[in-house]
Amino acid sequence: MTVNVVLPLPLDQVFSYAVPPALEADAQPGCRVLVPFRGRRLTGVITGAGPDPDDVDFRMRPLDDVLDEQPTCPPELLRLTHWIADYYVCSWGEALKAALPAGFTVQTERRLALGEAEAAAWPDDDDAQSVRRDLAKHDSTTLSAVRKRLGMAVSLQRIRDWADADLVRLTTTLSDPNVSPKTETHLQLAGPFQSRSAARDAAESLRGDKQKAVVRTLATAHDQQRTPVRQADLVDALDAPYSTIHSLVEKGLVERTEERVHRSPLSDLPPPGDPPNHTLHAAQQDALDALKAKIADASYHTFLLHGITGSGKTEVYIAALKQVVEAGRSAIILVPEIALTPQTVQRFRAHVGDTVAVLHSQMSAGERFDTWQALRDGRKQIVIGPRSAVLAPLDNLGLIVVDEEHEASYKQFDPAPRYHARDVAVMRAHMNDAVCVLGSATPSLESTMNARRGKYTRLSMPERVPTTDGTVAQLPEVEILDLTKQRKKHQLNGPLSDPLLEAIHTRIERDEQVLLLQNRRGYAPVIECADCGWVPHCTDCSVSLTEHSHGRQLRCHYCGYTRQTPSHCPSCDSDALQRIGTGTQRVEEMLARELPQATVLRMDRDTTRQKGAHHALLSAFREAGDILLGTQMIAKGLDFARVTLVGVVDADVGMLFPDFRAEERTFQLLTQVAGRAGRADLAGTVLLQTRNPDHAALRFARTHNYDAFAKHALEERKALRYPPFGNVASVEFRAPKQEEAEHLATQWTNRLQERSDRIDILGPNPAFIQRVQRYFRYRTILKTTAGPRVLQRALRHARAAYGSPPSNHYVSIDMDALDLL
DNA sequence: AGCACGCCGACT
DNA sequence: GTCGGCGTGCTC
Repeated sequence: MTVNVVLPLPLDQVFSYAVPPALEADAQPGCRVLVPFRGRRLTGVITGAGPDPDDVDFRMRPLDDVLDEQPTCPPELLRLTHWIADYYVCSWGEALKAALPAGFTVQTERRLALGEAEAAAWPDDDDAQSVRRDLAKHDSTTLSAVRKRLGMAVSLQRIRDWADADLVRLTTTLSDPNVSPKTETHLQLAGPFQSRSAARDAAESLRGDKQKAVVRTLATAHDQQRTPVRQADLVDALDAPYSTIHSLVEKGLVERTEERVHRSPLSDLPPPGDPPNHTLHAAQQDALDALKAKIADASYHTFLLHGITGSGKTEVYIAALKQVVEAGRSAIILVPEIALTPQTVQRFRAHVGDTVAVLHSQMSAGERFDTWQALRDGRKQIVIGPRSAVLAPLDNLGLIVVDEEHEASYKQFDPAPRYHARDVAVMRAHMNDAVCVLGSATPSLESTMNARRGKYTRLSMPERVPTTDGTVAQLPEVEILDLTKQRKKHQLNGPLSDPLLEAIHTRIERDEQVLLLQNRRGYAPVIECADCGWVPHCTDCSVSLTEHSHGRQLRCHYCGYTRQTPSHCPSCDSDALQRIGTGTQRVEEMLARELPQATVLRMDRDTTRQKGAHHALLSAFREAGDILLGTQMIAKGLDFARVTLVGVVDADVGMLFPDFRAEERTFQLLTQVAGRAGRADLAGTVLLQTRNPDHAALRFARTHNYDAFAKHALEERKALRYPPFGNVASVEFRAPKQEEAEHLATQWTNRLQERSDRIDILGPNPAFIQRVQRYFRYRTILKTTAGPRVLQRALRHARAAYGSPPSNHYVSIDMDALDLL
């Protein structure tokens, strides 16, 4: 018997191994196996039966071990990841790695320690001496750790020689997975002592007070809950030393058991309250009926739920979810990373209870491991999470919801697979005869087009949910403030014009709240010497530095490099360093100056870095804030009844980016942020400051007219044959030297040309930002109207024909790239 | 990816 | 001459 095995390598193939007879019963598809692979051992996953050893022209080796009794990876995930590998042009191993939680791999690890020989026996070159000193400091370390600490490439060959001479000890071990099931010790009275009288007698017979107390506590617990008690809790409560418990166990009075605990971020949350009982309005009910019909059929269908901001899309998801759960099927709810708050989770839990699990990157490895297993074993049937949750191991899938489907965060960048979770969701629903719901107030042009072509069914909710007095909340008025005119009228002394300041002031006086969007963090994006034009640049990236903390710190937004803001120009010694442009901090400063009585909360990546900070800021705003100022993270999903004014400090940020999606993104951002105003009884207003009042994104956002915007934007896309009227892929080349990067890009692109039938190949060109973290970047763009297959074929050919690039040189393929910069 | 094998410069 | 650097190519 032989099996095919997929390995966690960037290789387009599976490897075949012979199964020793003793392991044949265990070697099922989906099981992890330990296999020999070119001098090391790797963990792979069995994908199926392998070829007859007589039919192949290589020597098949036997696998070492089967690591699971039950298959770790459900067969469905094998199929799904295979599709991902195929579509996004990555290896199956890479796709599978994205689907399995960390900690499922065992790998060989070389450990180094000083050998028996004396220090004097070492060669006296610098490298050898550095290694000797390092090993003296770190007993038993790994080769890669040594290399990292010393910042040099000690060759394995040299190490082997030293090992032969007893200078070092070199051992090869299997590294444990860094995550494993967690257990807790529980205590209960041993069987004969469980009756009340036996327990009392036992307690009397003991001499130690602590021992008596332990027995009494366990007896009470047994009487009341019939459950064991956590040892840690007991020790804590009675302040008893472990030795007390130990001696009771020795005497046979108390039994210890190890209980598996399932780590979950939800265990910190209070139990969800009762579900709010809302009746759906007509459009919601219509949408729900359409979903329910397909859910009842158990057949594949994708819906595009186009509901304006505040139209109550979440209630529709929840009602559909309930039906799926009642039918005994499972579901995935995808939300953009930023929207995954405890409130979101609680809202779902209130309706469907403890069947909900959460899976996201901020969870500890242990929590992810346990949650993953709970889902795979069917102990939870619903998962809420960002992008990666689309790969959750759920069986019998009935529904996948992709909320805010237009969000760019659904596309993974690094590392491979560079998949789009929305598109994977549609494919996965298809594979499972499930229903997929894509929801948004501003659908991506791709989804709108798919709806027009009949691939998806569009459901529309064009009105907001009724307010408390039963009237329908209106979308806010949007007013455009032309900054070029404001300047002429001398109404502009900083980032906020007089009319905007005044509007903010009025709202605060009425005890209403204000949202201010400035989609740029820091103080000023650029500083420049007024006398000689000097601009500070990052040492490792080809970008100018952004000033954070006015007068103190300059920071690179690409690599994190920081330095002090100089007080004088280092080039001409002038002290006239001027700040160009505006970040959130600068707006904050102006608000403090102009409206000192207002409580301003700033929310951007800098103030939300810490775990929980996001939530804390929003609570503070809800309780006692006047103004919430922030980057795009304040534009989405927030629902504050008292927000009656939304101000956009600079609507032009990002609008003029040389990218074909810039206009769509700007429209979406403006429409979304506008949707935060006037969501309840109080009417809302939006003020947009701009220097380009005629820009299409603004014109259509002003009237909340998605359909008109889509019509306009689709015409442009069609003319240029951009998605959704064609497919694009981008290939990025990176190398430490400019010439190397250019050479790599040229050679690789040449291979691409060999299969360029019906493909426009643009480039290679230097990337928009030519250097990032010391690497030079080049880029080639592929464009076609002949479908994705054509691009994939060309890319796969080029990769195979070029082979693996030299070390330190990288090629990354991005199928359906969102931006082509 | 990561490791082996194989081909060229600087030291005995 | 050899040691050890690094550049191709293969891994069931």
